[in-house]
Amino acid sequence: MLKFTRQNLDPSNHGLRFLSRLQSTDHNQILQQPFSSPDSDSHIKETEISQFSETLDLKFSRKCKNLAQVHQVHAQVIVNGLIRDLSFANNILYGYTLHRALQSASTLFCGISEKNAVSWSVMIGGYAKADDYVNCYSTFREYMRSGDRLDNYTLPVVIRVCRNTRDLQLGRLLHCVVHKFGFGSYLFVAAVLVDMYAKCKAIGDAARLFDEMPKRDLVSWTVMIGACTECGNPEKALDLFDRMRQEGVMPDKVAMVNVVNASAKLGVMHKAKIVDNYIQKMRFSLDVVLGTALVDMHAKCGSIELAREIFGRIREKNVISWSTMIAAHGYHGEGQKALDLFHLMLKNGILPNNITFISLLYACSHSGLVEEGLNIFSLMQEEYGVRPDVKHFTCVVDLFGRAGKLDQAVTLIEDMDIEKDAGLWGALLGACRIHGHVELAEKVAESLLELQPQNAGHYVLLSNIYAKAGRWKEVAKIRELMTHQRIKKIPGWTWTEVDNKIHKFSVGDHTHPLSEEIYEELKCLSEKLELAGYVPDTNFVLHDIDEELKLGLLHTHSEKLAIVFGLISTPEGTPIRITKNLRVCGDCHTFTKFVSLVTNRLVVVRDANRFHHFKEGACSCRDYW
DNA sequence: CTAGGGTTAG
Repeated sequence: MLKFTRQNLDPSNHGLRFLSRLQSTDHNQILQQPFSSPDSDSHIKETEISQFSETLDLKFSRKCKNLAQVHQVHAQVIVNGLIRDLSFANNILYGYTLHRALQSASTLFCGISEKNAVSWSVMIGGYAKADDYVNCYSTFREYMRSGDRLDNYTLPVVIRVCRNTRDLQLGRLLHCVVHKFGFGSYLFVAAVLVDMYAKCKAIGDAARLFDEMPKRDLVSWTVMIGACTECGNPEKALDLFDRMRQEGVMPDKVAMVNVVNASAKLGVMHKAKIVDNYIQKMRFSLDVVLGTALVDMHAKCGSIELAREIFGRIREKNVISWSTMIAAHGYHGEGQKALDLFHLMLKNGILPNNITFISLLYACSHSGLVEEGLNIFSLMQEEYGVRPDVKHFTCVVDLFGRAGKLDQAVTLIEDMDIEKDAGLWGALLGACRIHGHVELAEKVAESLLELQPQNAGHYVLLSNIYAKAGRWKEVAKIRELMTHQRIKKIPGWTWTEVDNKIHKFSVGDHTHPLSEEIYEELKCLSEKLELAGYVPDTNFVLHDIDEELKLGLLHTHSEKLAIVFGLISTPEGTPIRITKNLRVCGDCHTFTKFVSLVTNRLVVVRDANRFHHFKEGACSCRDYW
């Protein structure tokens, strides 16, 4: 292992220029903190101190239950003249960082004249733990400058900070440092590097590093599984899990949480069941984190019943568990239940956070609970002091928009004093589509396309609004614009989960072996729809299919539902599903009405990763029609 | 004495 010296740390020589980027902090400003007076039950007896001095590896700082005790030990150690022993000083330093007492830690740290690697590592780790990244980086820089040998323990800490701050640039540079001076304890550094790359969305780098690893342990596998999920490839994540087990690595609970998340993102019910069975077979106990992940998985895979059942089994539910369950009810179209759950949560003494309110507002907007949603919006600010961010505003715009109160949505946006993003304008544009508001749509689309000129979905949405109003010239214009700017709409596709198998269809697809039957079934549905008074709206078929095919597709083509759903669904081509028991994924507000007319079975509509359940005659969205 | 992987929204 190379030793860091001033010379080889010269930035121009060794590509360590990043060090000069790091802000320096004045560590000479040492604030002397008086030791707080010990209260009786935090008092540590002198005999215990003398025991500490006999056994240095007692990790006595870990045993301090509160900060006062650390101060107490510190005082006693000074009194006994042991503070000059570096092990004691480091140990107390660690004690301070465990209790986030950075002021005391820093004072002690600066007073240590002969710091060793442990002192540096503990101090840097202390800042990292307390999310004080500026001081963390600047202390790390000091460490490298000090000429002390870089310690195996410190790099993972600093790389982890890069992960948390999503600082890919610095992360890469630290990777260079690692390469230059050796990995030290390889598995630790490699794992955190893979994780850092994944969280910074550099999945290529993460995968390369992972593939090149000469050996992998459980943590390496776990971060890579999480990395795949994070970067939108949950299928790969589940494959990796299988590979990991083939290689004889047994998962623990943390690994399982990652697998559950992958399965949640995949949204395939039979995978969810396999994962759930495995967890039961392995007898992993249900703690809050695993339990909450399972609740989320089952809900996102369409089974709110299983989600609810597991939620009930979580002993110590926290805000996240409650928020997860509230959100689940929201996207299953059970707005009132989401509200009830919220009140139950308050009764249980759990303090809601900003995400809880996003889930609630979402639930209200998707169940047409306008009044309730607005109440939540003000309650959130007045009672809980949560400042609404753009996502809260987006929910409220959606709330107004779906209910046809476009004026109020516009006023809300105009009065906002925070930055507006594409999601916000998108919500308003969606409302324009539902209510056929062309003029407003044009204005909104302008803002939206300025923010995301390459997003085909926005063009399609606007085009559909024109089509609905019969403004064919404008429709053609948009088509032209898209061709001109080489913006392509990814064709919509449909998949269904039948008997644990997934069948995927795209528009006009005849490749499925059961095509005949599928077409027959769709024809049947089509007739029922018409009997129920549904008039197919061919306007929406414009963008992917030629005019001449339009009617044919809607009436005779087996893809009928798939196509209709596909085109009216979220423009980006969010997966749309129709399963045997008619689990449908698409824009619920456009389909719910006729879907629930066709069947008296339960209907689940999935809209941008959320599900909405409906039963005939109990359509919670009927306010919109 | 110090180091890597865990739950909600987006």
